[in-house]
Amino acid sequence: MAGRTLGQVTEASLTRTEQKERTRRAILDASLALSAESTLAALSLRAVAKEVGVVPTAFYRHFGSVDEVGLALVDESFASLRALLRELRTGAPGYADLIDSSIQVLVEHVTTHRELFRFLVRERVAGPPRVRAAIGHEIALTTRELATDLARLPGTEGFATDDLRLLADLIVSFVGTTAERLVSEPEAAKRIAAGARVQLRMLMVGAVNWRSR
Amino acid sequence: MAGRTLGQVTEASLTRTEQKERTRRAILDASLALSAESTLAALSLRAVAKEVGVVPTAFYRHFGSVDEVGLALVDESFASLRALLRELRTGAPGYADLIDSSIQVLVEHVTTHRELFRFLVRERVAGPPRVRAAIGHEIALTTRELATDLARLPGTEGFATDDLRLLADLIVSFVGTTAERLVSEPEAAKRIAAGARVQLRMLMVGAVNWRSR
DNA sequence: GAGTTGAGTGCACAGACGTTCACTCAACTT
DNA sequence: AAGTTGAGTGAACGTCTGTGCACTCAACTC
Repeated sequence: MAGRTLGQVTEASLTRTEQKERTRRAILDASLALSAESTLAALSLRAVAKEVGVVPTAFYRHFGSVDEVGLALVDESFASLRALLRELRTGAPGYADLIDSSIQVLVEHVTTHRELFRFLVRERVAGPPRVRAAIGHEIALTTRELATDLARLPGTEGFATDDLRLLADLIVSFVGTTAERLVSEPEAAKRIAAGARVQLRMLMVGAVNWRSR
Repeated sequence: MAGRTLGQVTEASLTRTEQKERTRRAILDASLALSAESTLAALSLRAVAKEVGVVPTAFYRHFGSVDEVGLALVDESFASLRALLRELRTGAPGYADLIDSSIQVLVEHVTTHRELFRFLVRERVAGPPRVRAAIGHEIALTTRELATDLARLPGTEGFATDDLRLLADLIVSFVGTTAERLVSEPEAAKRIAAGARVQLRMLMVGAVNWRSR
């Protein structure tokens, strides 16, 4: 009630933790947006602060360095990615159109979280060591999960566990490449999706004919 | 003959153009080495100059900006890559062990040009726009070349040109992913190569069974 | 041998950078 | 009502950045 002095620029009279969380979010969003101009490594703390509308030193109340912002963004990205996988797993295990629906879900997710995916694709290979490691670790986990999923699918009976891991790895890599493409030319999403459907089919044909040749 | 005063630090009495080329090389090498610490975008002209052992302004005698160094490095990288492809094409077109020899040639090239490949892998997604575009263009060219190569291979008779392009694309992506891995953990080259051989085989099994299903 | 050229120098600049520190003052606790 | 807490402030620091400009002096041309 004593509020309304608009001492803080963002709205009036918020609880302390609400306001803190709001600034934290603003830092994450600003970092995501600004790093798209080049790289997280080339992103300056001061530029983030300016974008957020806060003095540079205020940054330290939320993160110890730009790298830490990167790690937080990785967590957010993979929360979104796990949601994608859950959606795919629970989605009706229809016959062969699992491929089509998988690609469709992928396209949708990349489209709605374009900035996060762009961030992941970029920082996976170009990020600061800790960020790179975090992304690599999450991808490794996802690959393992996919391998156990694949084991439950018909057509993989004759697979040794090693080969199952390699197949999962191949699929994850392919999905990564496709996401990469969707991110870099969003206007071509239709064409990319069409190509990806064919390619994933080629790949799966190889998989089911693998042990049986 | 009037030389030997060692006016320039690097050796004595070189022709003007020799000396210039030598400095240019040093700039390229230093940029490649230093950019590995993070990114080309985060590389400073002054750091390069210091590494080369030259005053910052001397840089401008050779390149207009760090981006231009990047473009020159892209040219060099793809010169090396085309050499790889030529080696593969002329290499005895043995039956199925074309896969094994391809992977072997890939491993060798990535190993001997690790820094260049690391640069390509990184800047392809994280580089300055012009550098990214240059790399993307070269990869597109390579994919087209591979598609025409594939057309000459037995087993691709029933392929529509579209599908041939998609297959080539799939293979190029796979090779890229493999190169990426070789670059990031060189000590695991043996394991990576073994996995890649199996994966490429899976992929090709899918290809030959593609139209015939 | 005299004159031109151009790679590399050295200084100077204005601006951006990360980090420090003592501070304010509104939201909280008691 | 009085006291504590902590997100955000603002000035200051030393260092690094890209770039401009006038320069040297060895390799070149004629």
